[in-house]
Amino acid sequence: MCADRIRNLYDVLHAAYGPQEWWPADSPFEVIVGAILTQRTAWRNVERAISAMRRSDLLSTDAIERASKSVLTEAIRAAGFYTAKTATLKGFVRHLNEEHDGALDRMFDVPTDVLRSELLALRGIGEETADAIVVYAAGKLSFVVDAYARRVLRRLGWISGAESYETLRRLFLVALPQDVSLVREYHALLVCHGKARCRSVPRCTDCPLGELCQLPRRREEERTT
DNA sequence: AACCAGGAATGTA
DNA sequence: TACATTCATGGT
Repeated sequence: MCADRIRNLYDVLHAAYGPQEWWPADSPFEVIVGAILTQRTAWRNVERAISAMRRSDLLSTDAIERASKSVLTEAIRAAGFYTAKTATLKGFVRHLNEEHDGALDRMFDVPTDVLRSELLALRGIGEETADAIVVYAAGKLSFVVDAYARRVLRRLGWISGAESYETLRRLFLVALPQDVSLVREYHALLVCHGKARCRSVPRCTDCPLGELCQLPRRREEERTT
């Protein structure tokens, strides 16, 4: 895997889709809530859950700490896996209060790898969620490797798809300039591309990746010139 | 009406 | 390490 391809792919995606300006949230804490709620869940349903939380005034560390499990569970219901996600949210807030005086700024004020492993130690927060928090909430350098990233690279024929999360994370990190806004955009663009077009394998018409795209194109079917 | 969505934890071999 | 299961709602 050469690094130029990774960099070139960014340029192509950026040219095709433009800036995505992720993460869609009003505050770092809301990024964390969204990152937890979006685990194996369509973003549309996460928006509903966050709206319900906002309506019930549950979008703060204190409110989550105080709220009963059943109240919080009911608010985030639309996001699915609500029992587990309630425990994750409460667990995160408890950790933040006990270890960092309830201040995200203090929690984030450590080297990136320290923050990352601290997050990984929390129940309900795995690698992708930890990296989403590191990159989009803390503003530190890492890379969010999700299903879309793996899928896109596999379809380009650049990886087998069986690589570990860490392998792919390093792949992006070594290839790219150490620029947080770039890794933010890159992840967002991979999601955008995967969502907008190349989702299921045999249908890629007019792919923005152009010659890069290895997917079988559907034949010209009456392209009304 | 099956299938999937911006995963993670646990268990097994 | 690698794979299977479970958690669960809502859109296509």
